[in-house]
Amino acid sequence: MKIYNTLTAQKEDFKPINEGKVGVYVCGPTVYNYIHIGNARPICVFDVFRRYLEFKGYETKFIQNYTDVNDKIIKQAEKENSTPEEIALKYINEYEKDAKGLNVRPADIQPKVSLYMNQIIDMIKTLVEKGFAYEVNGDVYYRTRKFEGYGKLSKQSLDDLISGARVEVNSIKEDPLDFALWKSAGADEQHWDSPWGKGRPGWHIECSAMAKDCMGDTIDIHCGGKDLVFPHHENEVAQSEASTGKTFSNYWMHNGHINIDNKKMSKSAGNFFLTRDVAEKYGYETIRYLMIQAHYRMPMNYTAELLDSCKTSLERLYNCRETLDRAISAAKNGEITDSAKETFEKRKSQFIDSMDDDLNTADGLTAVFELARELNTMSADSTVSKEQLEAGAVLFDTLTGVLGLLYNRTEQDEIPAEVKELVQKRIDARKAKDFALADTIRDQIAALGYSVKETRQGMEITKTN
RNA sequence: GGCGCUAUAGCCAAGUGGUAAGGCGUGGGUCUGCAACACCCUGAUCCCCAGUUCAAAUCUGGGUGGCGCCUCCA
Repeated sequence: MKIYNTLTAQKEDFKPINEGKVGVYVCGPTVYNYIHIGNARPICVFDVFRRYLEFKGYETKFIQNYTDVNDKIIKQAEKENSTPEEIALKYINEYEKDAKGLNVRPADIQPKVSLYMNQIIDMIKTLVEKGFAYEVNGDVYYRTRKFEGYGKLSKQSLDDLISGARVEVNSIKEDPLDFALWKSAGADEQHWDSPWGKGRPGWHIECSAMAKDCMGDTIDIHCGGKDLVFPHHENEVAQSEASTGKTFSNYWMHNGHINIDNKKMSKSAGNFFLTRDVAEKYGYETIRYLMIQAHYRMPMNYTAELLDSCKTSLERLYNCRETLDRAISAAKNGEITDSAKETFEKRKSQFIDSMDDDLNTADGLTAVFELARELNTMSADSTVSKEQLEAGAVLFDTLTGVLGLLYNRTEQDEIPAEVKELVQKRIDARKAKDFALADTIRDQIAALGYSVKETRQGMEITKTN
């Protein structure tokens, strides 16, 4: 599999540290608010990545942290008249609801900054001892000039960074580019004890400390949004590599942004849509589909029209799968034709080729849609055997499963008895050619939140969102 | 100013030098009591200009437009 590595700025063959195993660290949310759909992108995309790695036979270890100690959380606590701890808990909880709605599997380990203070402090101590950090008035700063590779991830030299930097006000730092590892805090604020007095960890050290604790000195792949490349990930590299003397992460994957009116969506800019609000209108799965229909590194402009088309596309896949189920129950036993075997094999390898190419989900979907068309044709052909349809269904489920789609199929036993009765009445009415009554019943069913379609194999009932 | 990304049909979006996948939408048809689903047909001189090549959406150079990072941010 090829992965575009931000560090080398090219696609590279992926080689894990340990044969057959992959460790991935994804920067998780700072929990001070509900997530917006820009936040949802990496969550969905890297979940697909995880599923695909497992499909390829890798044993995966996924780490996604919660940043539950942060100035924004403290601010939000004031706003909600609460405590930072309660705010963090609340939004972790809300995050998990959204993630579940998006069919994102929880990471294997979800470390919280608040529980990693010892490791954070230890790493800062190491950096101070090695001369990569210094203390000033209870703050500790990282000495960027001391770390030779500084800028290697974001491809910027220190001097370039300085020329673009904003003017520093009352700097107590040795260099404008030095960044905080520890910041002193008053006794009345949220704080932890440290060798440098009461305070809180800086913005970047937490990920270095948690990644090391969960994964060891070197991790296979580190993921996150493009905007984290600088300074967050650059600083993580500096901290981790200076303290351990080893490569921090072999591969770096960064997803592109979601724009509104071609401008980056962000909480601070205020031009964002909350995931749950979009989900209420289009369904969570449509959001997941949205993330998959483009390559993860490309920027994406969010529009209502786009969401509409995603929802319709997704329905096409659902229709295919449901038609297939009915065809299977109506089909006779028999052989799988050679041409069908070939078709399935072709679509499978087409899918794999796409996904192997830096997780090209947009191209991977092509294989799924072409398979869908072929399966639709098979479903409509009464000479096609049950075995063949079942083989097609297995493949279809495998591919859509890797993408994490079609997780909301209507189970027949979920359908209320009331609806089932109405459906039977409609069937009777149609038999009696009482179409006016049949249509009335269809409206009644719709009012209950279900839709019925006549098909070759019988009546199909689905839940409307 | 520095670093980087990007430009493909009405919209979304792949594309590894050999004359443009897929989805949505549009229009037409088949099926159907109607509708829906499905199936078939329907659409692109690939931002511009040069160059390399037998051959360029794809490589090179130069433009133009859009975006991001350089400050917390997925």
